[in-house]
Amino acid sequence: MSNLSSRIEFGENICDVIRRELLSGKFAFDEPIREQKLANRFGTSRGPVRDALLRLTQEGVLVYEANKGVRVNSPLSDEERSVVVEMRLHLEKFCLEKFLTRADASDFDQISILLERLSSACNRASLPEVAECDLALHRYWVAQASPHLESTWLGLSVRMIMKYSRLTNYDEIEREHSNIVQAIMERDLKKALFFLEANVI
Amino acid sequence: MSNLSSRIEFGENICDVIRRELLSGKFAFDEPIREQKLANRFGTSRGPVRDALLRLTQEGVLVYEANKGVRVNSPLSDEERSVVVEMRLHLEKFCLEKFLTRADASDFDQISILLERLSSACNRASLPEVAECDLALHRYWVAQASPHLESTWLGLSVRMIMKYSRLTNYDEIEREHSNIVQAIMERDLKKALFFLEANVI
DNA sequence: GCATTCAGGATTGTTAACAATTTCGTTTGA
DNA sequence: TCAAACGAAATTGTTAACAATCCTGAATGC
Repeated sequence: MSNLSSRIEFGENICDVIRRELLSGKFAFDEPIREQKLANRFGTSRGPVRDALLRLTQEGVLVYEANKGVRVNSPLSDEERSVVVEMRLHLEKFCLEKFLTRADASDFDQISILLERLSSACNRASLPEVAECDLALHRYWVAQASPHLESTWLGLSVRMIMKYSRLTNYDEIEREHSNIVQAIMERDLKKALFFLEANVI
Repeated sequence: MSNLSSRIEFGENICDVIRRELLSGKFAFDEPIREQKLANRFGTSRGPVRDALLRLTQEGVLVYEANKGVRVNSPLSDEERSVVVEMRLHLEKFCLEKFLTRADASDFDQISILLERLSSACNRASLPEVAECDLALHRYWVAQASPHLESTWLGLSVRMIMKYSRLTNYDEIEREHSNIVQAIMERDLKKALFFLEANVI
């Protein structure tokens, strides 16, 4: 129970890089995103870039308009965001419960590594890295528990973070995740769900 | 408040055709899907077909493996499906409420047309058409209430239907949707949500 | 007989060129 | 002065060719 595909899938690495930059607020809302520019930057042709942009469009980060390309999507309304938060929580609680019953030693190792990476990013106070490590940690138990629902979860989470990133108090983020991971290690479901609920807001 | 983009977006029409066939069970689980074959069929090159396949991969209908292309995804487990159902319900109830307060006469016209189309498909007892019209009707109020969340909703709904389509008792389907639409026309939120909940299972 | 190796054909991945469309500044006309 | 028409530049959409990878089945060695 442990695989982290490092393969390139339909331009996924390009996709991850762009997503990270979007989450860290590198592009303004409504700012158009040019295929050729990105292709030059990544040293590829426009094909793989288009794949990545299409992925992000499906995730809801970008929005597409025929013959005009993609631009950064407008943020969710408060109402929409709260719906998304509840959906994500429902899904992630299911995954966390499943994960807790199945996780083995190597999973604990992986989680420890991911938590360590998050702490490190918090210490460096680097917003884009914190956002990425935060997602990567949660993503681990989701992917392990239900690969089927991983992309659904990712879409919800990314859209959630985009609205307004609560990612400013780095100490708090570090503590929250430390609590979740500790509860997982103790296989204490109730505690884990409690801390998860406190974190996913 | 009424727009139905008929534009081709990243090969969306190809995408819709393939999705319909997948939902109607034309392809077996795990069956590989060949780009060139589809390109020949649609009279295009492989580019637009790849776009469509990537979309469906993001939706969760297809699953992708590097250098091997896509194949029909395996069905959700019962547990996963019930999580998806609850997420979809949560989202769609939010949209239905919003739609009910904002819908105008032209929206009612559109809904009537879509309901009529569904009834017609039920009478012809054509499974692929029933599935498509069913989705199209629900999709209308979701898209009107929250364009942001339309693709999220679509992914959940498609994945839900794939598991096992309850779409066998055509009379019941027709009645259920007639009830929902009637409640909408009367702007009776409680009744509309009640019938929706009975339908989305 | 059985596993291994090695073509070749089939399929996906990438690229560059071309077609279609949009964008934007300039000209034109009233 | 302003708005419409025009055209060049920029951008997206599509295509066919090529590269890289995977699959299949026959040949090979044990």
